[in-house]
Amino acid sequence: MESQFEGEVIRAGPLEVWLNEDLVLANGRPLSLSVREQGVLAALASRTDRIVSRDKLFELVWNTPRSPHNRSADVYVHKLRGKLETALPQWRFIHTHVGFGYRFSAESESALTRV
Amino acid sequence: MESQFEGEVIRAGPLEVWLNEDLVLANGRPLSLSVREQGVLAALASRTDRIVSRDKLFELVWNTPRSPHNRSADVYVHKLRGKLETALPQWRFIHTHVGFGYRFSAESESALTRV
DNA sequence: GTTTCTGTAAACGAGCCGTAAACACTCTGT
DNA sequence: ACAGAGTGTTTACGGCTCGTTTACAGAAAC
Repeated sequence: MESQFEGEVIRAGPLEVWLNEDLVLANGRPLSLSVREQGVLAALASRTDRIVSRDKLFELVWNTPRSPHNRSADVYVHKLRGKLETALPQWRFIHTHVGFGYRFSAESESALTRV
Repeated sequence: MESQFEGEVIRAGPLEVWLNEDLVLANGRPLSLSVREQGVLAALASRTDRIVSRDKLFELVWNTPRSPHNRSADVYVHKLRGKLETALPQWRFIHTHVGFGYRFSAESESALTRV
């Protein structure tokens, strides 16, 4: 099953998410993501700057309602953060909104923007 | 201006894949590939930097749908890797994306480009 | 403080993938 | 025809990755 949006690419700083190629590039280099990692990243990135609840995120990736105490999405957010941190140490992409969910936004952490 | 089909040559590092000549050159020297090996390499190389699923790869080379547990494409990827490794030890061309398929990209393995 | 939420690590199966090997088939040369 | 080499295909085994669940500690909310 293919996306209806052929060739759609989400660019966020040095990150490119190719939605229908199952490919993610960091500074032009492909990231090695698993199926689930790719799914979670695509779900969040395709809703850039919006808060996605756990329930919504789970439905988008697993295509089934999230059961009450399922933490799988959190686990994959954690795995993704690790790989993105390794590839792009000066950037943060997945932000937590306590009580609400996660938000995808590319934010750099250069010394110039530090307090 | 290059045609998309006739006489197309794909260059990837020190490798040249002549799509309609059934010829592959490594540092200018011809590689000795079988018909199937050539087919798999051409299918992957003509989609450089994109992930090709097993199903798609099989259809491109065998011109018939892949049956559920057919691993032939994997076997030829393995054979190709062997010959490419012998000819160009410092390069990697065929990359595995677990759960997705294979991707053709020339990547050198010098100490300077280590991840 | 207490309670709820989130980060993180670990463990367990299940399934994927690399690899070798066996087998049949087609050539080629003798 | 025969033997041998090269090729295409299938299959099996084992290692390793991945998906999922669970537990616990730390952080945040109240």
